[in-house]
Amino acid sequence: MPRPHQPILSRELICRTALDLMDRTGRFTLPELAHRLGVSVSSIYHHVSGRADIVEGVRGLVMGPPASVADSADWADAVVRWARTYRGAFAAHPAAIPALLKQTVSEPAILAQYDALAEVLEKAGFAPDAIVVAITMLDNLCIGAALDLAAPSVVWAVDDRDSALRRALTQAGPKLNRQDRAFEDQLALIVRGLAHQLAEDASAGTAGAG
Amino acid sequence: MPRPHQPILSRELICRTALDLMDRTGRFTLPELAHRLGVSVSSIYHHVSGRADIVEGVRGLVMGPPASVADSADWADAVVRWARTYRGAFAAHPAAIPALLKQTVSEPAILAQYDALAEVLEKAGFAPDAIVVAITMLDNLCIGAALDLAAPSVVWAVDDRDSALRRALTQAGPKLNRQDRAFEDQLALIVRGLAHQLAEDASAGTAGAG
DNA sequence: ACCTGAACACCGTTCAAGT
DNA sequence: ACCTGAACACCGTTCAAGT
Repeated sequence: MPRPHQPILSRELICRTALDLMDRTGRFTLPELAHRLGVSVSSIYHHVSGRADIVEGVRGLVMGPPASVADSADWADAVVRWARTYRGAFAAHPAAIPALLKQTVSEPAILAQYDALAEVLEKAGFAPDAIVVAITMLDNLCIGAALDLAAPSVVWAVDDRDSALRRALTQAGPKLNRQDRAFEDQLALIVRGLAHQLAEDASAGTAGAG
Repeated sequence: MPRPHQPILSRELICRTALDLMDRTGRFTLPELAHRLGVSVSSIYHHVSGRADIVEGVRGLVMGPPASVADSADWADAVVRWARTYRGAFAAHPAAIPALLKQTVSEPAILAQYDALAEVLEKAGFAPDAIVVAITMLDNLCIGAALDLAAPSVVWAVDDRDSALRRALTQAGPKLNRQDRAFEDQLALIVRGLAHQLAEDASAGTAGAG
């Protein structure tokens, strides 16, 4: 049995393996992780402060490099790109979503993404209230859509009883991608609503100032 | 030590106590639950098939009596009431949300609520595709908003670094209820979008038929 | 029928011991 | 510095035993 002078483990390797495990099996435990790494469970604790720390590392891998939202042509484009990137990151690893959602974010890179979006909206002329509400809406949208990808509501599992929902499902176009369409439609509605509000605020601001 | 001939436990009592435990402490384990009921852990298994079954019972308590959506004046009213009821049920027990979300729904009463909504939309003249997408959007909205209530994104915890997000938060009106506003605004956008689509489908249908 | 204690197979974390 | 085995305090579930 070789005793390497080079360390076998690293935070990077541990988190990558954990993500891989979740992608394959939908879950991960430290014993499984250790087994997969060919190492004892306690070894892991030399590179990582515990399970929560691994999940945080996985979040960094999943959310990946920040969306470059600042260089968008206009704010609407930035909003759409931000939301698609956010949801797309989750969509690539649906099995990891539950673990990520039940734990508080501490990744600075991700907070920075929210900041970048806020900055775009600020520059576009949105009022502070509108910015806060808009980002909440977009956040909710992406998380709701991500959860739908992770574990679609049973409602969508067609069963045998007759019902309006079943009728709608069976009669829906065969090419309807329910999850993508709901996400894109809702995103479009939000953008339209924001544009409307911006125009309204601008005219109200002009009226108040003039 | 009295040995009652009347059973001490019941599924009802177990689930109620579990919900109460979650409301107070944010979690529940079988040992805690047994302790709170003044009973041994194994006793619980005489009334309930396991932990998942308890969570399902809690879901029934949280979602409570179905929203009477069928007797609404119009479809828009029904949609708004459905969504508010759904989110309101979660909002009353935010600590229970994580447990409910990570487990598949098997409560027939809740599936019936989705059905009722589908029926309202069907009668209003929405196409099957539109119904499926609309219910997905509303489901995502309520779950996203519920998660926001359960564990607001850290983004909203104002920290000390300067950022556009922090500026928006500190400059936002003091009476802004971020979570309620985002939910209501988004709901209004969805209803408006649906109304728009209904009008569009109707005119297209007329044109095609005539 | 209902409650119990003991046992089982897990889990995350710690820590003294090895090299 | 890094890896290990053993121990700890938990968890959900089962089951033979009591009344």
